[in-house]
Amino acid sequence: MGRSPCCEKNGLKKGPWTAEEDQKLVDYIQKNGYGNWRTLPKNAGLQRCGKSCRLRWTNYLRPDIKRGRFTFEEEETIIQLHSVLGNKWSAIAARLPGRTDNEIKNYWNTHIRKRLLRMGIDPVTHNPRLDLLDISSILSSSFYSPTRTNMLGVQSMVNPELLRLAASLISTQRNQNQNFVHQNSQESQFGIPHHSQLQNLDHQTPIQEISSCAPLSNNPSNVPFTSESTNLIEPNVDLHSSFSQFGTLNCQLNDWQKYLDNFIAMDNYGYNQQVINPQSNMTSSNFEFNSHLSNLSTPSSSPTPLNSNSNSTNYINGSSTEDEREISYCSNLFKYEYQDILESNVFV
DNA sequence: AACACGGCCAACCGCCTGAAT
DNA sequence: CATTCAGGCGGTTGGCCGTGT
Repeated sequence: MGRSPCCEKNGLKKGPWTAEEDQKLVDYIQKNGYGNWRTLPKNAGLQRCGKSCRLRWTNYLRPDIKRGRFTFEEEETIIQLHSVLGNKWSAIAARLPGRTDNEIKNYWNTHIRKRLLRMGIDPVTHNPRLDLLDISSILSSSFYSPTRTNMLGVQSMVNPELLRLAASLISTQRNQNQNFVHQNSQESQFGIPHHSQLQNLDHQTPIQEISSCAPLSNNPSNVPFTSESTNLIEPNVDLHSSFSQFGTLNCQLNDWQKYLDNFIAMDNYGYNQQVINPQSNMTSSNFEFNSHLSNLSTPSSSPTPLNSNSNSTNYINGSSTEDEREISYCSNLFKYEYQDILESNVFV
């Protein structure tokens, strides 16, 4: 015989909780704690099942729950963790004090997911969306490895023979670098090498190792990492006239960023997306992206730009408005690509 | 003012796992 | 060892509310 049932399914109240019920639950837990959810409703005088009480307490009544809007830092943390953990909402919530898994899940589905989609990022893979990339960039990109990408989408567009060839190239490239990667990879708390470890790689990476990646990742084989590539997580991005019709996004590319194949630039609405190959758009260590909003039909539901008449320079660091956040995510694409590359053990 | 529509989010549903019996 | 269920989890739903027409 197993346990006896926790409660009768019939005759128990469902639906929204009343203030009176909340008070009963809070009073009881404050006096007796919340050890046994099975017997709690009866002891507390509630016509609810234990499961309903537990959810009400953990998602709403718990005193340590943080209320109000998610901060920019929390949002960034959620995106970072989701890129590693996926829809493990409880695991994500465990790293965000005061936030519940339910709250994070709701926030992801109603805010972050939509924002990433508008920015051209697949919210599942955290890679640039395939439907926004031309096929040559897909095949040349170092982080579109067949083991971690949904190849169904690719297969629908590509000659299978070409696909096999690309997969073979990537596989060969991975094998060539496998030993070196194992020697150098230390994992962060998220299972991803921390950016600080790249500083070590800067000094340890022989030029020959980098040049061996050249056919796959289009790296300039004669340019090694240098000790200057320490500022890699926060690329130096100035956004000039970001809210005018013709915005210019200037990115100062650090040495390590030159090795990336593609960079998706977008306007502050997230609607004007353009894949850029830094190699072909760079002059010296800069490249410039001109966003011509007037050429696009902006959806009627697009948000009204803040400071629409401003011609001043807007800095992304510490920004707090919705529009500025999207620009910040744009710059963080560098970071995501960097992580993907290290995860797939292709590029070092 | 009335209605339609969509976004948000609290709560529920159904499944899984591990523990109790 | 088999059965049963509590607790936990992710997915989904439905009602409320704000906004647009």
